[in-house]
Amino acid sequence: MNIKLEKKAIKFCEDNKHRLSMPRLEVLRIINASKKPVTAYEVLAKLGKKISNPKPPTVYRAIDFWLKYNFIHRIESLNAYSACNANHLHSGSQFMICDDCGKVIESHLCDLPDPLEQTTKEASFIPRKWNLEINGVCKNCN
Amino acid sequence: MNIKLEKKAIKFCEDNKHRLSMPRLEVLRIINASKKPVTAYEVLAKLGKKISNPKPPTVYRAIDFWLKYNFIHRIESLNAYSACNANHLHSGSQFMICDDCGKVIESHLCDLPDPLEQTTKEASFIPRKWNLEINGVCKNCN
DNA sequence: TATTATATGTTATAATATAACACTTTACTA
DNA sequence: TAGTAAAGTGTTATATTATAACATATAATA
Repeated sequence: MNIKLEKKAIKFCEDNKHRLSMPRLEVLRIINASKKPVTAYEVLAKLGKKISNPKPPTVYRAIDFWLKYNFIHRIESLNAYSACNANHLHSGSQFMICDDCGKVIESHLCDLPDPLEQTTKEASFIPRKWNLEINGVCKNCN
Repeated sequence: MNIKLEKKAIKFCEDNKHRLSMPRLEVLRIINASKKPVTAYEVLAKLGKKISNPKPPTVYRAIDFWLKYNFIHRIESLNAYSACNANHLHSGSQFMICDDCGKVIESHLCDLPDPLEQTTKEASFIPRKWNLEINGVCKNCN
């Protein structure tokens, strides 16, 4: 899935002088390779096949790194992570989560839709980022 | 905060033949009394002042009960719970979370805003419920 | 090459949540 | 109204998710 993400990551690290260490690279690969969001401990288990006896902090550090730079997203309601397939940075995410098969489809709006924007304005609230998780049933499952 | 919620809860339990037990009542009171979302273990600590030596399952059961019937909501990104101040049942929630002071403002749309509705249609995804969490800075903090 | 910043390895533990089973209370019914 | 089923609680133990703290390693740069 999305082989380009790794190239993008390599370039990103070079350009920004971040180190593309083994844990970082392998964690990104694992998340990117999964069709469904994966939990940190699932990543840990898979990482164990690539590097020797990794510990939770190793995984969480790599996850935090990729989260920070928007290469992956966290699905809050699942405590799980999935690769971002957008080509642009976005401060908001939306996920459609199938309650049947567990598949998660990401879509991206660049801005908060108007009725929501409106709500924040009424409350004088300044949005920085947002996350929308929609549960339901996907195409294949209904 | 919102003293009516307890009355509503009493009526709801009577009408639907659910038992309004001590743990349930006190847990709802604790969450309802808090200005900010509270974690399960914060509820547990407070519950300890009302009933003798409660354990996590006691709290989680009560929380699950009120969640199920929409008396409270879970703020996913905080692992915390807050009372619902809507007068109607709603399948979608929105929260504005102040990163400065931690305050959470709930608003409610009854329907998914159009651009989002559109997205689900394109994916042939049937939404059942949704949760939007917006991080930013509130009125008092900016 | 010495220094600094960035990142990792490792141990331990914190924070969040649930499984399992015995017991109690309430509601229903025969 | 006793018997039974359903709903709910008490308790112990443990699973799952996440981070603190500190020593060590690596890379960049002065």
